[in-house]
Amino acid sequence: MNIQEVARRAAVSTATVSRTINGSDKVAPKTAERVRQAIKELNFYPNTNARALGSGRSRLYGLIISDITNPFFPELVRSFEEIAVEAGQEIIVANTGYDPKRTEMCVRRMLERKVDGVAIMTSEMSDPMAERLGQNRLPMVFLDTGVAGLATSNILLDYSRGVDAAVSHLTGLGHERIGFISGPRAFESTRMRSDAFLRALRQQGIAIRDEHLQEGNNHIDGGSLAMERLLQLEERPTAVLASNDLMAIGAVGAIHGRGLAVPRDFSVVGFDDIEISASIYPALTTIRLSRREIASCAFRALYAASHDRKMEGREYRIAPELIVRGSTAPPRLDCKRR
Amino acid sequence: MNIQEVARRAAVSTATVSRTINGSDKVAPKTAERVRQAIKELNFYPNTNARALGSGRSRLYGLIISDITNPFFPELVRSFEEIAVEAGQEIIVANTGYDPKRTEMCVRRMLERKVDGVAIMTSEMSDPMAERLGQNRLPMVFLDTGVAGLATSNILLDYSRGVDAAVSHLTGLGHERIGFISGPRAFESTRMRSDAFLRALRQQGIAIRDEHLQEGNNHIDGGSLAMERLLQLEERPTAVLASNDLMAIGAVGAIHGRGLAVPRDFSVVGFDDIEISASIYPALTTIRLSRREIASCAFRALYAASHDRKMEGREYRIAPELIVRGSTAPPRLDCKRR
DNA sequence: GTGATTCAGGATAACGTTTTCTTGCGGATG
DNA sequence: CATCCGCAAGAAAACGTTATCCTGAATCAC
Repeated sequence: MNIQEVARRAAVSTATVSRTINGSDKVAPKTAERVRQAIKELNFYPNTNARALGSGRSRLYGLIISDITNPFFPELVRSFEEIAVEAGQEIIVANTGYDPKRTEMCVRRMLERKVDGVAIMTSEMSDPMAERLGQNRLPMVFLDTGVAGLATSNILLDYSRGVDAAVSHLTGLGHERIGFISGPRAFESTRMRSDAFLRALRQQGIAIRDEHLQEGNNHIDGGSLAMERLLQLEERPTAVLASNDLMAIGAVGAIHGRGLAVPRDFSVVGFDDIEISASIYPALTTIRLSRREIASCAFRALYAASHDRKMEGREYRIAPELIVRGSTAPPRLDCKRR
Repeated sequence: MNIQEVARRAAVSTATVSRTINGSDKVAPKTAERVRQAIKELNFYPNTNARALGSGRSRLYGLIISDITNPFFPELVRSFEEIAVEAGQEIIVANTGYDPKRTEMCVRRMLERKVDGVAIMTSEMSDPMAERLGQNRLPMVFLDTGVAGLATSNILLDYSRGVDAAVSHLTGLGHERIGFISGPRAFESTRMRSDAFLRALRQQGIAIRDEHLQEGNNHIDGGSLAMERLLQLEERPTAVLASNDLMAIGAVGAIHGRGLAVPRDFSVVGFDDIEISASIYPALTTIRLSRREIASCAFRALYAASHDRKMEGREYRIAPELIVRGSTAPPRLDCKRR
């Protein structure tokens, strides 16, 4: 079943069938109708590979993430797919598994598939790799890394906005000792979030104590461990900001495991607003990083660049937003006094 | 950059280059080496679309799931991708969003992309749709639904095995009143899990009380609500089995919200063993449904069928396994007595 | 009425591979 | 020495579209 059979049945040339399928205005309404009829009768659907080969456009966007198992990503993937399908494109996602070697393979696969653009939502992309990509004049969009340039755009997360709001919220409640659980120091994203936190404290005139800064591993267990360390301190913080929700959940678990309660004894604030955060008990106060918004920016960037390849990329800025829920409250008085 | 340039540089024909790339044994070692050299020098990578068009094989498997946001799926997707990439294939995943109309579109997209096979891990697939797929002689594998046939296989989950183990575990601890939180009655998977539970109770000689069977929505909040209802009962169960982990987590939240504790006052058992279950507090005892195993079966089924299209599909059986963690313990004595 | 101008639609050459025939050629066989 | 065989490698025909030219008819201006 191919375009020729359709052409024969509709008594037109294959060119006309192709034009009809692609919605060209160079075909008379009644002819188009005849073609559509034939397509329906034969239950024809075009071969994407041939289309891509003929036109040079694959109608495919690549999405590179580190690990779909990280709860930050599923919503991003879903949003991106939804938007793409809406626009008649498809997506192909690849997990790098935080491994540069696999990242290289992912990129290669994208190139081989002749994607129309690729969204790189992970920081394992080394500069030489990014450059190699750039040489292919492939529309790209990075999250929080790289620089905009020819056909490559950039989504910047304004961490400070979110962290400032969170810290204000806590000081507003009366907290004066605020702890921070960071991700692994090696990660770029860790540095950005930590910096934003330190800046916020300084701005609010709160003293920074080194022992209140604990390193986690971006997972629940690391959050628990980091919280345990904070709990053993002589001068414990009364509130804790974790640099992602998973660690915040771990911190809550550690607190409860000690027979203490959130938010009675400690306030906890997360980061990301993964889906589960809204429904656990207590519901997590957190800094939302809208995955839908990220996906939308990424798509717009790729779409624009893939339709005009000599276009300069631009920068998109996304402001996180504080979502206040049940895990924050004023500190206990006896703590406050101490 | 195409195969011709490589051919010219290596002073061979395009056919030989193609053969070399595909590892044919019809090319002399030293010629192959020369070709590989040329490929490396030119930094050549083949065009997948042309390959697919020429050979009729896309090296692409489709994976249809309901919603990547459902924590059951990410691990399945990752495993499937890993296995596929290992074998030189790629995957393209589509979310149906539990919507039959979108499911139809997903199927169509798979057909257009000329996938070598499709794994349908969702139950929104209506029979006529499945039939339309079957007519294309496309290798398929279903999870828990449909029947094996020409080129279509089937993965069956042996719910009873897992549920029996869980119920035995609970009765072994001394529980005599066991509640059950099911998914929405409309779902096929709900029926299967519920039936397995009722069978297990009957087998263990435990009375079944209708009010101990509560319907949830497969999400955390539904689990909480269902648990609330169980807590208001005059004769509360002392243990609860939820038909997925999310609802079990919700149940734990509801129990804690009432000032009670798990497993001191209630034992809770989940189903699926999603990643988070191991690290929350208390860690969830649950019936593991290995996504890795499912992915592996699905891949094997597709791989076999796509390499020999006139092969009859087979049935794969997967036995869930009880993972005992911290959310189960003997019932409180005062409860037991009552 | 003549030439210019649209415009629908046909012919056909790409697109970059794979694959099926062929074709030499060197060596084994009788 | 003639013949056959095996085997590496080349020529060229698919594969199913899209896109670039063309063509011929109809419309229009003058």
